[in-house]
Amino acid sequence: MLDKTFDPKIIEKKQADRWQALGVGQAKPASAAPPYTIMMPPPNVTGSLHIGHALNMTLQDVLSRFARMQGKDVLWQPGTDHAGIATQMVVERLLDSEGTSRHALGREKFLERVWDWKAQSGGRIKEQLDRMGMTPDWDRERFTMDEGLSKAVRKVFVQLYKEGLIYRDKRLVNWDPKLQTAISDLEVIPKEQKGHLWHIRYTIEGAQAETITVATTRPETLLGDTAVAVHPDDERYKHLIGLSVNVPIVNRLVPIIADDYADPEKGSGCVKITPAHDFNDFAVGKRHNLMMINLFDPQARMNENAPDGYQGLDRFEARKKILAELEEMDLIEKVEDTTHAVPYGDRSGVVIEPYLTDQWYCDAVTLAKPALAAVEQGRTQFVPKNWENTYFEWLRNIQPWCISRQLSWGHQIPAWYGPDGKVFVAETQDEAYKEADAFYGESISLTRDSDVLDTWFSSALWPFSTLGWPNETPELKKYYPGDVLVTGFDIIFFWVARMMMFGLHFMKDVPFRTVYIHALVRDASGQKMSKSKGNVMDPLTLTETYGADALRFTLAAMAAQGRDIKLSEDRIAGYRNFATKLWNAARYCQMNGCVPDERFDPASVNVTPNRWIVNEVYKTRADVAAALGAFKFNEAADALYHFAWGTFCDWYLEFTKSLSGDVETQKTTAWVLDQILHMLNPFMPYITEELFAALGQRAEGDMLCVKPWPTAAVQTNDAGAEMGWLIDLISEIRSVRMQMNVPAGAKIDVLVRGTDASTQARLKAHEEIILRMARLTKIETVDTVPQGAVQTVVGSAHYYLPMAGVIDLAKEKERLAKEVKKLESDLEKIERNLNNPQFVMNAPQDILEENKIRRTEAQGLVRKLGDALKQLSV
RNA sequence: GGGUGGUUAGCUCAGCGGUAGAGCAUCUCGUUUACACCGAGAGGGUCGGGGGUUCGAUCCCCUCACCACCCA
Repeated sequence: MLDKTFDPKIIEKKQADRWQALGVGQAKPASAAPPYTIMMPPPNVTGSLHIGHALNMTLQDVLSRFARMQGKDVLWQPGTDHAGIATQMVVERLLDSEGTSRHALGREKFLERVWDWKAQSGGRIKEQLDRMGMTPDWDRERFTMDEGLSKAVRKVFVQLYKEGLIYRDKRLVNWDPKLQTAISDLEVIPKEQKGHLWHIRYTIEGAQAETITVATTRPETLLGDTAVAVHPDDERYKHLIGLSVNVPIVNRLVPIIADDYADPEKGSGCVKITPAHDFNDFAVGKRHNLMMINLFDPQARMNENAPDGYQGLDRFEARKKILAELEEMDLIEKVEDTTHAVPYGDRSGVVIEPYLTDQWYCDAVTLAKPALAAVEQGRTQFVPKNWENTYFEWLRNIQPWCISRQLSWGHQIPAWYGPDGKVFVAETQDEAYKEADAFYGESISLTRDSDVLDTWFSSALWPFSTLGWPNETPELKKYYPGDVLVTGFDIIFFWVARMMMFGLHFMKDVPFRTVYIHALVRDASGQKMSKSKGNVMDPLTLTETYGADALRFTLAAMAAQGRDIKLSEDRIAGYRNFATKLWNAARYCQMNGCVPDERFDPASVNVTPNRWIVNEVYKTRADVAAALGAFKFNEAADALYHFAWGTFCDWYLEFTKSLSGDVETQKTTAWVLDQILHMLNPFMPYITEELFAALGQRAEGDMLCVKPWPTAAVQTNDAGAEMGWLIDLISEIRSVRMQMNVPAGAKIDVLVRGTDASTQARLKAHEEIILRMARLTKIETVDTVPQGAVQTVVGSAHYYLPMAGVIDLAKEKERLAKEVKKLESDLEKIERNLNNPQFVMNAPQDILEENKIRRTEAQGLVRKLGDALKQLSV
């Protein structure tokens, strides 16, 4: 017998162990079942999962479990990502607390420490996912720095290099002076902040007393100016083009050039050009062949290119000093307050510098073309579709992708340099040496590039590297391309687009057919969750408090397409209650001998409530399957919630309480509950598995998670109208009783008048149910309108509730008047339509019919209730 | 500056051409033998403003306002 109270903690561990033992998550490459592949977005090894992961994983697990029940061979591929910068930072912080550092340890020792740390941390993620009932194929868990995946990375790098799609170049990069590495422009967070716009006078060479004024927010870069630009059509400055100005402090003569980049509307219309320290200026510099003067060292301190007195100064110190000096020279015309976007490093939090360095680049422009075409042609589809625009927008404006990072942790770039700087790119050191030997004609020593690759480079290979590529494995053959990728919109650029590029290039096919983009989870007030704000919700704590099923169901129910999720604990509590309700319903079924029977045929039932509930099951099943097929998790969850609670518990179980010994009803009840458990299993795996086990005689290994999704042919029967009428009648009597303040405990009589044969039959058939559920002593047919009774109308019949002389006339009149008023207003609208020739001509037939029926019904009701009202007034 | 999404009951959100919905919260009643993490009932909305298309608009189009996010 089931426990009286439902405690998630007790069942979760037990069921998780059973799944584990059964190997429910295991893919079966050798099976004939059609594949269903989901590539799990690998969480960073850096740590614990947040609620966003819980959402992401829940949706994947729902899809996986659903697909399994549908007989698919599911591969849900798990793993973790080495997360270059993030992980390195975590370990460096650890070293710092030990009083040592990455540099002190040296690369080798440092990497050992990172691996140690990874060993501890990686396991935590699996543990957390297990707790939440996730069933990926753990036997196939991969890590982006695995042997196999690393081999794939090297192969990709070498091949792209040979194809000319990877190359070395000197360009401006986003440089993080704290971490001392290049970072992606996607890792740069522009922050609006207050600053100043300094207007600085430069004197024009050879034109005595004439000056030109430039405006800048970064005066310290003035030391690296190599031109001043004006707009070619700007009449104010046309005559100065070709002249030179003197850059103060460094006293360098630089040309005044004409370039569209100068905006006549902005500032003075003249702009100083510092090609080595600004992305726009860099482009101008390229166009005009300007000198590029790099002023900073890797820590953003002034280097040897700055004048004496500046060298070694931090960039912000340098700014102060320059301003002071300009002030002294009286070259500052004015200072304006301004708000401008300052780039910050996502990880380090310091101001990022555009910095001129040698880096490795990937020709994303070329690789983007097939990736664009694939989505344009619908070979991969985004759900919801509008995210395709985001994808297109980025790929159409894509820049060369800087793939090298000056870090220790990551895939070291497979490039070796000869003494003369000649580069040899090869998958192994041996091959590099072989090439070098051939090139130099003698044996020389090579130095390996110390940089590592951008983390996303290896993530981009995830859909095929995890399947064994470059080896031609059975897995690769069966599971590529994947069916669906489930992820957040925030990594469409970082990850989705790059998987598309590499998948198409190396596998000649898209990595997945569908990309389902889910919402971001925010806190109850709509704030993005972050550790610094202290508003994070820990999925494990929530699981602990409400149970994994409740958390999962909440996330699924709130995963409506195209909107963020504002998660509040009330909502989770509500679905915890749902789990409890299900538990209690199951307990009730168990107490009443409702045992599932394999041979039970739902089409064979005769009792009307049974015929009705069978129909409702079919409807719900179709709704749930359709919703899941369209990734409408919230609709699926909603349909289940309402069926289980609203239809099954609130009505069916109540209808059938008087049939507790009836075999057909017992079997039907058991069957319906069993169906609910099946359909709910992908969402609430624990409780459904537990109840499934408790409710029937189960053989070893006979578990719900491997049962087929119910597919019995959909039949329809006519029980719906009759049961609908019954529900209306009971609801109506209950409502009138309540409004008339009839004590809930009191049983009363109901008189009925104006019934036709079919209503008489129904009343007779369901008499027991009506008496019990509406709390009546009897239903008696009468021919005349009784005195002192409250009346209501259901269908064509009048029902009277005698109030034993204590009827509150005023209250009853008020109630009836209100109802009549509402009906009249409805009727008015309906008649307005039906009297409109345009409506009759244009409206579809079914709408027209529906309106006619509604008119007849409303008219009847108005008349009947109006009569009742008149009687009361007599 | 460009783009995307949003504005529906007190709160959180579904719905999206043809009678405005849910959960939570509120109020009333309840010792009906599964369940108070419950049951029954009730109140609560000119669907952001203004135009337009249509027989009919919360839904489609235009416009404005505000909010959020993305990209410059």
